[in-house]
Amino acid sequence: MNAQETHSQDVQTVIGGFWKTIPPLWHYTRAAIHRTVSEDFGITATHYHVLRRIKESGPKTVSELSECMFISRPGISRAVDDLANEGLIERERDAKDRRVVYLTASPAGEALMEKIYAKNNLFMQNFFSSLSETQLATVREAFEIMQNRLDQCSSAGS
Amino acid sequence: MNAQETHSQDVQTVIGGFWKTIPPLWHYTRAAIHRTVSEDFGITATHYHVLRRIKESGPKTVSELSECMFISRPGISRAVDDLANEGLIERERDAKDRRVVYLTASPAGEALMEKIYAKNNLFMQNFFSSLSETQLATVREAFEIMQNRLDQCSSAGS
DNA sequence: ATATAATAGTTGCCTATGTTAACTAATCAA
DNA sequence: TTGATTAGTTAACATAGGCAACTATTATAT
Repeated sequence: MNAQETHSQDVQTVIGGFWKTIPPLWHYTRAAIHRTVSEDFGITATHYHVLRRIKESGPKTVSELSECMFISRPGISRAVDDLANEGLIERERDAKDRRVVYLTASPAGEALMEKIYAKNNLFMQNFFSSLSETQLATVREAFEIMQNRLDQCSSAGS
Repeated sequence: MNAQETHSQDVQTVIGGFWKTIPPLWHYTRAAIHRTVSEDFGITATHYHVLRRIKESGPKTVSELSECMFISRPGISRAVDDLANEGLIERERDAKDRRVVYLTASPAGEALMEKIYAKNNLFMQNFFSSLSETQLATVREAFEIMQNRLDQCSSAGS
């Protein structure tokens, strides 16, 4: 088997692993967030994601969020609207390009995130903390690799 | 910093990576399946997942699927019912425990999966094939680690 | 300069997806 | 035999998220 065949073989293996891992992992964690976040804080999992993004990477627009989260603009727009109505984020129009609206977490939003962190991290910690140092390193690297690949996809629009 | 602190630090890093990677990755790939599968083959992404599981790991029950996919039994039950109505899977009652129903892919289901593979793999290949051998190995290992962790979760019922 | 196209965001409408609670049927345990 | 469990289904409901169509603003082309 030459190098190219090996590579293509490995790609197939990874794809198989993807299907067995990612969807269940997603459903598993999503259900957990839903319980934690929805019951105790009255916002949905999507709201949580959006708020998290905004809090972590500073002022964002609906379009930017849509791109990096791979959720349609209307989907983000709605979530953002709800969050703004709850007073968890603030909107501010760009002075130069008045189509653009920048989103930042309000003090209330920041505070809420802290509280959710505290609760939700327990669950995530429970999942990851049984892994060894080596395993954690592998997982962390894999996340970085896939993140970079995703960034390419969103910037390429494909 | 002692070993325990390091470990707990690394867990936090991985959790951060998780949020930045998994939800977008999920939405990205899910949208792609949805386009591919729904448009051309008339089944939904959930149907595809269920059918895929059944085809890959042999006869399954609704409960088993529910456990390993982390989707509620009613959710699976519906998808299974649709697939059976489409003639894509076959149901067979256990002779000894007549509550249990085993699910297998029908010839039509197998054939459909082959077709979907061919189309959908193009998309997944496009995503993963730009990675180097080393990166693929890392991702594959990470998938295995998380899969094992998930298996513990489903068997523990937590 | 003005008509046309593109972009940011929003809204209406629709389907997919999944959840909990309540139910049937079969089996197990006391 | 009676009560508790388990497999699967059904019903009712929530909501997430997509596409298409709209407004407002900016960019481009003629």
